[in-house]
Amino acid sequence: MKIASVIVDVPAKQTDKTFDYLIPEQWSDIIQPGTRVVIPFGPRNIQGFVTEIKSESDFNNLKAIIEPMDLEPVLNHELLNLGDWLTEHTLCFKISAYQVMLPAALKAKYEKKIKISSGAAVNDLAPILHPFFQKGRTLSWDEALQFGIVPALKKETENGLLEVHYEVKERIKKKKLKFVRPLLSAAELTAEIAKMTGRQVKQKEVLTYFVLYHEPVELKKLLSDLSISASTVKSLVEKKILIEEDMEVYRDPYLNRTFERTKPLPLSEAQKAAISPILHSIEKGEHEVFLLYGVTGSGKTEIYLQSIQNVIEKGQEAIVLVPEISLTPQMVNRFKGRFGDLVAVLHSGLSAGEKYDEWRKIHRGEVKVVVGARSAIFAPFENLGIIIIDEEHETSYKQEEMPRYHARDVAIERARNYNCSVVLGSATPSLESFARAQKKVYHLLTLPTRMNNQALPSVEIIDMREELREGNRSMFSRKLFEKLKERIERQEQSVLFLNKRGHSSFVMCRDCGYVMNCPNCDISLTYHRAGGQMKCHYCGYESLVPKRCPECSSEYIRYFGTGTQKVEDELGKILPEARVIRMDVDTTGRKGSHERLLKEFQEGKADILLGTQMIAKGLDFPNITLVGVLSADTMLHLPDFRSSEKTFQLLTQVSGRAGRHELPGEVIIQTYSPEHYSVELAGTQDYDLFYNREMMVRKTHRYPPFYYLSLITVSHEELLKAVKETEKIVAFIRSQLSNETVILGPSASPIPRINNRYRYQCLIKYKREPNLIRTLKTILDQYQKDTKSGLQVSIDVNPFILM
DNA sequence: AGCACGCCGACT
DNA sequence: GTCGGCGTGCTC
Repeated sequence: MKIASVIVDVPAKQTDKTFDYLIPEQWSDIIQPGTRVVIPFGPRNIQGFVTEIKSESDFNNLKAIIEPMDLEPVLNHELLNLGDWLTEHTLCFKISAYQVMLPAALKAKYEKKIKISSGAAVNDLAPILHPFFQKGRTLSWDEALQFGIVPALKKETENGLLEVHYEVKERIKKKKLKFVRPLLSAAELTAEIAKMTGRQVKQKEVLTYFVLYHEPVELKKLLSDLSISASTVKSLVEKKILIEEDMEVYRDPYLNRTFERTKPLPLSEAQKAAISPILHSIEKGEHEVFLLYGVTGSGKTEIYLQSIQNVIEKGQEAIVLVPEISLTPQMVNRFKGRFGDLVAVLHSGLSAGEKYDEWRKIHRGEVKVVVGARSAIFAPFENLGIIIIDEEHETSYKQEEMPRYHARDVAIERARNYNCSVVLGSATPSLESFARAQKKVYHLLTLPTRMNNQALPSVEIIDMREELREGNRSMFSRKLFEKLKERIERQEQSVLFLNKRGHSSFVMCRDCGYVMNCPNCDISLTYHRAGGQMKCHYCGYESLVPKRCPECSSEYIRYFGTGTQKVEDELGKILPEARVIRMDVDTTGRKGSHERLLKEFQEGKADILLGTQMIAKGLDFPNITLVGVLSADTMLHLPDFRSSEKTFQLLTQVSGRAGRHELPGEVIIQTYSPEHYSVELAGTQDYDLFYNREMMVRKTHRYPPFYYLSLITVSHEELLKAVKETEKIVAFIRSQLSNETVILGPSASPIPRINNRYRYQCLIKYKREPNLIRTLKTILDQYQKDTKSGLQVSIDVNPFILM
């Protein structure tokens, strides 16, 4: 009998290896590497992934696989190997690596149930258990706990009257619809019609229908189209003329939408020059990484589309990654418009079932292109021809939970496996990518000008300290106010952008400035409008907003939204005639409201669009001629070495929203630190200069791209333990790594306490450290093995945020 | 992660 | 003497 190596669904150090199982003869054709299986593991049944089929095992008494969960493997050979790569590079468990590659719907659900043994009767049981097992009922373990009857159950289990069953269930069912199709040929149907009596009018009608359309039809549709009842169909089914069948259908989120088909647009000279090396590498089937550096509005998307066109014509597939927030209908339209049904879309707005169905389209090879957010990088294609990452610099490509992967790294790894190219596109490339392009590791392609040579908007930086000195205490500079007024008179549109740290709101006392903090974590609570509650994002603590400030008893305690509410109020005072649409977490909470608000703005139902980060992306409306950034520097002073880079990218991004069409655009940036180079250079839209300046800073402070980083976070309930243990780790790492490597710590984490656990960290900066992964693994092994110390150690290789 | 096995304190 | 606390170690 064949043997399968299985990775079991238990994310723990001790089980992070394969377990061997016998493959029952009846499943031997189906069970292959990549198939999910149900296996007995200890006393229970759980899910596992087959990684290998072999004929021998080092173990003697192998158990057998209970059953496969798939008819086709869900992971192909390449993805199984990619799992190994992920495990190695992010130091995660194998099972976590496989799970992250699949839609959540494929994660198993476990149920523990108590059933009466065959041959035993309800009356044999202890009397208190009688009500729970009447009429063959089963009892779930949760219910057993609730009713406090576990000891009684245990006793009867030992007596052999009850049995414990461990069930592994699918999370989502495939959606099925009833279809009807003819069993006979058209000619035979005609003969049947002739045989029928005059009374069988409806049946004749149905058969006539099938003579004309000899195809399966959804039962519901047939009934309503011919306005007949189910009994008519039923009698034809009984006569074996028709047959009813269940057919799998997809939950298609874009089902009732039509996409205007587009044709490839003629390319500008610059675009031609940029696309030609990409097409060349597609043709040759070479692995290369391109950095497509093109200012906003320079036509990057058309380059993506035409590259993909070539890939499809070659019979290959394409993955396009887009940041979640810019995965707007506008973006989807462009791809669906060009490639129609060959496109699958994966983003967080879809339900688990919809995501699963989109995934299945890819898995079955029914689509050739997937457009999606970060996790779409794992799309189960078998013949990838290109991977495109738009807005390559976006931080959302880094996953902040285990496995902490960066989609860019995964993309390059997958592309290497398929010998295909990666295109990284950005108007403000990450320093890492641009540095690699400079070093010729990546192939740099530039689109220096906007389409049709549209001028970049003129940007003016306003020093808000100056405004204050001259007596203007409002949040609008006089200049911005003037310009806004002007736009309203000219019936043009403006976008106001509030650059707030974080996307959330907090609760603050307006008298003493006291901010409501989580009692368990050193972080402010987030205000949720629903129920007027404050919640902690890290530990889940909840409480109502107090009526009075706990510090000074003032009643002026109120929530500070993203600040947009306040801006809207003030706008109402100074420009009462302006129609404003506000977009923030509060107004876009519900599904689809994001889209709706943008549509209203596009239709000219408002003069001003006011919002946070989320409006910085993808907005491309012809009538926007003014962009105002209310506070450019709120992000600048965060304790993060990337804060300058982020500020520059964001300001440049927002500025690009203005004047993308015929009307020229203007940008006003208000700031308290106009002399800071990231603000100043965003003003002149000078990426190259910014790059040089920032590279010098990174070099002196030994940050990426000059050094790689790894971050170890240690947490414990006692502050002292956390510090001490971090100290130990620091010492150990020092002893293992080279002298050129910088090891910082122990230092308190930027969030020093989460869920009553103190957090200390150690930051490693290194250039070349072949021993690093091994050293980090040793540390993890140590702490994952012993769970009693109460210490938790987590490691982020190449962290994005140092938290 | 679960779960069983096992070795010590407070109860019928 | 037994029930049950959770410490320890295993799951092919």
